[in-house]
Amino acid sequence: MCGRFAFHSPASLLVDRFAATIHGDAPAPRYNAAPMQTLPVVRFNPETKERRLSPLRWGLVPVWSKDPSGAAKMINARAEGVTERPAYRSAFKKRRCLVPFDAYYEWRKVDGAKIPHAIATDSNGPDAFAGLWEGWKDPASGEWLHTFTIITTEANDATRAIHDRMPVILPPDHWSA
DNA sequence: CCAGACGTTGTT
DNA sequence: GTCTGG
DNA sequence: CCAGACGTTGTT
DNA sequence: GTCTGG
Repeated sequence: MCGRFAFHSPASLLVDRFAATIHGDAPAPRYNAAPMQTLPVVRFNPETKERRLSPLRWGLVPVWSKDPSGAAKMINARAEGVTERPAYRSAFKKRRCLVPFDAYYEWRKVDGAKIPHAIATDSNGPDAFAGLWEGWKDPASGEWLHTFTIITTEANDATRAIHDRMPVILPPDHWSA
């Protein structure tokens, strides 16, 4: 799965590598990004053809939700069901995003103890998780809440020894899709 | 028809 | 909004 | 994912 | 032990 991660590359490197403009303040480095925190993601706006790095809250709230209380359960979306699940399928069609990271954490069980491991990118700079995003309008305030989730899949060779699930990592040639 | 869910992981 | 379970 | 709570009544 | 909040 993916419940914690880090990103600490300088903002200038994010801008170059993702060809994105920064919306709002430059993101601060994070070594322990956690669910329900507001974290930088890259989105493509088909109207303006612009790619932007914007702060969204981790934990997806579908637009039809009565309230945002289910967000913490929606931090990951299984790749196997992302086209079918009511909570994710419309975002999968129209609202994909990139979640920049430098490392992610998985916990390994050893005799009942949980040992955290960091799986880091190689030295080319930040990579990207495959994400989905949504907007939810608070009926009380009229404010829009923007949220995202990280897609997960079966672990690859680098991760399998630690854990059986991991975030989907998109290679750079998929960042424009 | 209406009411209620809509999610993932890990552990037994 | 849309599907599932009753 | 981890950390921390795990409760009710009445009043603003 | 299990749920909630971050």
